[in-house]
Amino acid sequence: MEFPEELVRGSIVPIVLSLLRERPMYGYEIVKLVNARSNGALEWKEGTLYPALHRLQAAGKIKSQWRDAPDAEGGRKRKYYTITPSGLADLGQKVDEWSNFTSAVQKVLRGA
Amino acid sequence: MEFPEELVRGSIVPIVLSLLRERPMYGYEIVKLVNARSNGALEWKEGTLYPALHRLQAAGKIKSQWRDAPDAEGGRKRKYYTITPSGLADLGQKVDEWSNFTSAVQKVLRGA
DNA sequence: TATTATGCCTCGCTATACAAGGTATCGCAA
DNA sequence: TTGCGATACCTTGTATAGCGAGGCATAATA
Repeated sequence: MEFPEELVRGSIVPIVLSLLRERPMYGYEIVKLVNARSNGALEWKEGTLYPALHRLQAAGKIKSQWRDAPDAEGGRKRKYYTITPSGLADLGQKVDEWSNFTSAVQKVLRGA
Repeated sequence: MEFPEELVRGSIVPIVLSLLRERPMYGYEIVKLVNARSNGALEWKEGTLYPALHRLQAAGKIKSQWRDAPDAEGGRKRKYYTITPSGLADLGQKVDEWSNFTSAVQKVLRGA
């Protein structure tokens, strides 16, 4: 589907925080999961996600921990991210913001 | 309401094209109209809109024409913009894109 | 005459998506 | 054991665009 960068911008942070609310995840997993859940509509790139994770961590919204992959899966060490209380608060705010924003745009687009 | 810049990004062009489909408008009018129609939720700035109009014109999506303000209103000359056929085609595509995008984001946010 | 609103514009700062490139580890097949 | 693909992480450079801040001109109004 390949959406233009201007659209993608605002969605990265809310989506990451929302996923991490479900359970801890590592970067590579997030990329694959987003692509899967959107049925390929959102094609996230590693070069986008990794810096975003670092920014969120620097801002105290998430924290990380290196862990081995479970024996059943194998593979190299993974950096698991979990959401912090501050990140949770942010998530709520950003989801509201997202819905307020899209509805404001709809209003103008529909000529209300 | 003051939405963050990352959210605003993707919405400028679709909104401008959509408004110009209704009728020709000038920049200052568009700023005020967007603010009004969104009930102040979208607070567009001139420093955002004017360059965007110039980019759209350079891309052939809109064209401009200087006209006097009608006697009833007064004021200085205005630069009216009208949408071109290419801009109309773009508009349709971008509105679809917008709705596809927001629905894809919703899917991930809701954990579908 | 001074102020306010209208109406246009540009410069500089900043943030960030993404392409491109790199490193390391593991499982598996030739 | 060597090679390869998948997994998993990272950084650098480029391009773009919102917006604060400033500026200019014109018209109505106080």
